[in-house]
Amino acid sequence: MVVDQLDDTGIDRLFQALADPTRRDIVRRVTLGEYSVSGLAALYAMSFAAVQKHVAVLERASLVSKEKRGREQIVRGNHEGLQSVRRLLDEYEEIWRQRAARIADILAEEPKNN
Amino acid sequence: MVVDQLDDTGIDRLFQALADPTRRDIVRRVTLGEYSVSGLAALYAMSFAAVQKHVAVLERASLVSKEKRGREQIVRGNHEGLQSVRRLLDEYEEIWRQRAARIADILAEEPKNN
DNA sequence: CTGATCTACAACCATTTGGTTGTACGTTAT
DNA sequence: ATAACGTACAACCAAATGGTTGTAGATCAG
Repeated sequence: MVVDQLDDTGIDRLFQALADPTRRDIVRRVTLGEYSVSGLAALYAMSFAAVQKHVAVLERASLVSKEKRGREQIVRGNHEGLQSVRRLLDEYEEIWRQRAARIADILAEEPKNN
Repeated sequence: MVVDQLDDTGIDRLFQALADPTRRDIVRRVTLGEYSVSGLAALYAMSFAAVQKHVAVLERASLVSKEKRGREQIVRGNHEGLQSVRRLLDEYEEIWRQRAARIADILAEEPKNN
């Protein structure tokens, strides 16, 4: 997924990926340390396959990346993905800023007919 | 929903709510101007009920609020909700910062036995 | 009063999601 | 070589999601 110039589908995937507590926890973990998929699976009360699916969702969303090492698959955090989400949120904050500015303009407007 | 002190369910709702392009568009619109539910519904190629559901999802996530005015229900953006998401993202960025600091520490560590 | 408008909500449907178990295959260790 | 480990993937299931239509209650306009 291209993380700059995000299309709707990419944005959907990013937010969707973060809308699950297990996946958010995985993101935290793999940001601070290295984990294999089975290393991650050991942390949660669910099957290996379930964790594997969560990692796949995060990977499609560009929030983590996998790298094969021997028979293991090492999962690492992908900072670009997170930055994309952050930039998106910044855009929404910017819209609020515009709104505040617009309201200020209206209040500062020269009263003409009253 | 309490927007400070967010529990997992609240966070889930926030990200889930933002994981749909129609809902993201609604958030933008109602931030800049006032819209009734049917006013919003007129903007999209889907039924009134569908838009009503989208607004309900955003409301549960604390991203918008409704206010009854006559027979209309006015939808407005709720800045607190957005700020919650932003704070969450900031936490993840902070984790990355910690990671970077930790790596820097390791590199700066006094070599003792080589 | 009557009709049009706005909203709410239930019932239904197809698809997606988050989980399971089972099977197969490459890699490591004994 | 064989067993154990790590992964991938298919098939299945229940619940949630995103949409529909239909019905009903308020409110506003003529």
